[in-house]
Amino acid sequence: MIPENLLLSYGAEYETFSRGEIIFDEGETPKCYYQIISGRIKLNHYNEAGKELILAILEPGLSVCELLLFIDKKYPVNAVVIEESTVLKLPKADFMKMMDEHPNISKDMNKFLSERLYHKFMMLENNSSLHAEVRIKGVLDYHKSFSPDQSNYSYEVPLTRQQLASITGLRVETVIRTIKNLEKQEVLKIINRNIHY
DNA sequence: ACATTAAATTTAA
DNA sequence: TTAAATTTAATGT
Repeated sequence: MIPENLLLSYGAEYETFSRGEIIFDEGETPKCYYQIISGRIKLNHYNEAGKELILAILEPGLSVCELLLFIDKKYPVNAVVIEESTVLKLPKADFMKMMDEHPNISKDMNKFLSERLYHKFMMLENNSSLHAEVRIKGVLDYHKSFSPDQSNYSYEVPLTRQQLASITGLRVETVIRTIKNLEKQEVLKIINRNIHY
C-alpha cells in the first residue's frame, strides 16, 4: 500500500495491539488512517441474536476501513485484533494533506478501494448461495488469491472453523461437515486440523 | 440440506 | 489449567 516512510514523514506513528484488543468500535467516528505492518485484524458486527458476522479479515499491507475517511459516517463495524499486530496510524487531517500533495498516492487509493469493492461483490455473490459448499469455497478462493503459490494444496488457510462460520453465516458444525466433504472430493487436504487448499 | 442442542475431546493461551 | 476450538451425534425445521 502506501510506503511506510511516506506515512512516517506525515507524522504517522507505530502502535502495537495484542490479540483481542479493539482498534475501534462500531459507532465511533473515524479519525485516523491505519495501515497494517504485521499481524491480522478482523472487522466484525454482532447481529440481533448476538451471532458474530465477520466482514473482513485484514492482513499486512492493507489499511483498515479507509473508506470511512472519505465520507462523513461512523464505523459500521468493530476492528478487533486476532493476531498481535503493529499498525501505522495517521490522523485523518494529515492523511488528507498527504492525498492532496501526492496525486499518485491518491490514485493508488482509488485502485485499492475499487479492488476491495470488487471483491466484496464477489464475496456477496458467493455468500448468497444456498449451498454451504459454494460459500466456503468462495472464502477459500478469495484468501488464496493473494497467495504467491496457486498450485493445489499449497495454501494453508489461516482461519478457524469458527471464523469460517462467522464469515459465511453458517454454523460451525456445517462448516466442519462441508470441509470434510471437500476433503473427500480432494478439493482440499486437512493436515493436523489445518486446511490446505 | 442446514440449524440447533448437547456433550466429549483436543488444543492454545 | 481455564477458555476456546473442534468434533460427533441426536433431533428439529
